[in-house]
Amino acid sequence: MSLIKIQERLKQEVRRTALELFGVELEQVNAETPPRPELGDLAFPVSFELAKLIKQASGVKVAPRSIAEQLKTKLEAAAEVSRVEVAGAGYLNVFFDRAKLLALFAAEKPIEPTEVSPFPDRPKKMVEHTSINPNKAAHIGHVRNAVLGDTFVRILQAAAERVEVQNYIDNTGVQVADVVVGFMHIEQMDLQEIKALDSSLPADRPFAYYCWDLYTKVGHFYRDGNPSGEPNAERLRLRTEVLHALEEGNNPVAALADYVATRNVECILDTMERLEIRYDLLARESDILHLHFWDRAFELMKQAGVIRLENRGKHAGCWVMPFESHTGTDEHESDKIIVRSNGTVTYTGKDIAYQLWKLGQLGLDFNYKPFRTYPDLHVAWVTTTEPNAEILPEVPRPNFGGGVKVYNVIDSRQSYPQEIVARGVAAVVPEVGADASVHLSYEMVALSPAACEELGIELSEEDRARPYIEMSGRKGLGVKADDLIDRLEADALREVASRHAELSLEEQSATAHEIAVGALRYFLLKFTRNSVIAFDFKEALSFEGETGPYCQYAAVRANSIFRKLDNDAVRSAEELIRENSVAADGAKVSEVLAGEAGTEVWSLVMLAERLDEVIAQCAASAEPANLAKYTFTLARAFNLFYHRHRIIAEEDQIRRAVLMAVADITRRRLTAALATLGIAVPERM
RNA sequence: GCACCCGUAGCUCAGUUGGAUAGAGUACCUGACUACGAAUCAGGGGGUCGCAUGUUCGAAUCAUGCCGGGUGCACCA
Repeated sequence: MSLIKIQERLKQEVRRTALELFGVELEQVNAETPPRPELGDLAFPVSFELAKLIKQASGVKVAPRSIAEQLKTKLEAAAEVSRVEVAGAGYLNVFFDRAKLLALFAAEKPIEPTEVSPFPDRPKKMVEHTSINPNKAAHIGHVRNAVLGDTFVRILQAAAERVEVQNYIDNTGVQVADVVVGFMHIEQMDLQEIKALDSSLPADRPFAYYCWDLYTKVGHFYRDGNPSGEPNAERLRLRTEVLHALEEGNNPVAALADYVATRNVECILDTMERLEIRYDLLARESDILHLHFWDRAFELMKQAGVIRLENRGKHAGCWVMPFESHTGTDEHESDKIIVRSNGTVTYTGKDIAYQLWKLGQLGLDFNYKPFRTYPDLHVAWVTTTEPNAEILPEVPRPNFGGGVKVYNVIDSRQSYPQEIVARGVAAVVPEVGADASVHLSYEMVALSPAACEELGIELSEEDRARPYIEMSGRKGLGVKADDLIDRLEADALREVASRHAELSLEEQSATAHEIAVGALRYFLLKFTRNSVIAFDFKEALSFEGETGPYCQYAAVRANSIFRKLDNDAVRSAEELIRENSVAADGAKVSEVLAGEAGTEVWSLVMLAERLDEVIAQCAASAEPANLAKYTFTLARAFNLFYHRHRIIAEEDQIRRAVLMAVADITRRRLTAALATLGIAVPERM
């Protein structure tokens, strides 16, 4: 029996009683945690609402307090409740039977996560994240996207949902084309030479780093070396030529681009693997193109009357999607162009086709082949045009696509095109609707002026006065993910080495890695999605205060208590708690948990047991920051508990057993919360 | 011009969807290690929740209007 179930039962009891005593049907009953633990374990502010509803129904004015008094006796009858108090203007404060619940919670063992499709019968939710243009290394802004997406996936899984993780690979777009222009026309390299260069690069300066620098050179190349100058039309035409070659496929330029894009994808996946971020499917834009997904979507949209061909005005010859809610002005049209007058499709059009496929509404499918096998044998697949590719490997292939709900992790600047995609899909298949497409939007990661200075970037007077400076892949302005992880690992290693000289370098490095991941993931998750992160090295590299390592440290401390206790002591303490909950002398446990000191201990149990509720809320609101904040609060509460109570040295057997049960419940919940954030608990730190 | 987001302690941010005395981290000051590991803990100062009006038992939270900042509104992706 979990806390969430007990709450649910009490809510039902309140509803039933309200109907029985006052003839009022409550739609939902809110339960909240009282501001201070002395006020109880659970509070219902329901009497205020009832007073209002009774007055509306019968015209009779009833004081909230008297309503609360009547509900009180009913709630007190519940087995888990020891007493109920009416407080303030009419709050119902519930106090649980602590000894009974402690035994209940202590007996709950964590569910082992299963690797293969944990919930095969559930409708599938799709999460697309990362989706970095495969023309350069990942920077910290890309990592925010990936960490948010990955953590949301973990939250859905923790909430017993079935999830498919996709990473969209835009291998035929402008950004890839630009790097191809760089290789062909600046470096004057052919495919063989690029391959030779690639294999000659050192591990700490991989191919994606080379492309990062080359990409910025291309920007200068287009403007003849003058960043503020006019673009050179002739050189821009090189980009257009490459783009056309990519769209057609089956030519040397496309082969070169495919190599460049694929190698960048590999580098990006290597980076993400460092942060425990993995994928089920890499969906490539070239395959959407060559398997004619768009042609089918175009037909569907025409049939549904979603788009129309303009024959006059400045959009003559274009297929557009009307957008009534936006009124047009001279500069800004109200209609969104889906097919250009030259017959090519815009990004939004392609995205609608892809979205329809994700929801199983396109009637076409990709072909697939394995791309990468992770150490745990999980396989990331990639789409392909080759029809027989999927029968080649012996690995059983999952069925991709066909989700009931699609979450797209994309930054907030794209909320307008995302809205169009959702509406387009809803117009083609009204029974699916716009609610099936969720734009999981988040604000960008920018650089603090101090961070720019540290990177050696010159700032204008104007920029220096701004709170933050936007990163730009085009200008090469940003913090590369691998560089930051390297620094975090180096810092952590120094600390670990000074604390645990007895460990081998291998063990020290492994621990430092887990700490680095904890620091970075927590740093990116502690901000809510719609808050801009002004990246600051000092903050990001900190291991103290509200950080991942702080949370990890609390769990490590908890584990170290149990490492020092022998198994028999643990087992007999568990026995003691269990027996006390049923035997008449359960009073002893209650005694330990009573009074001011007992309430302080008990409040930690209540906080730990709220994890399920927090996970459910995060899944519903798609806001991982809530879980991060909760995890920190739990770690902080445990550190306080740890400081105040000496468990091993405790001489009173009952008291010791209670403290052990509380510590055990907390460490299990804390470990589970951290795992859901993608943060491991090191052996020592 | 239109749409969306933001404004809370010196700084960086939370605030359980309208609930009880608005909270953390950081910075600053002071104290606690012969240790279940101090990457920790305790105490202190620090607030007109941008401004105004309204809605009601009750507003940082909802509505309207201002002020200030950001983003988007391409035959780019």
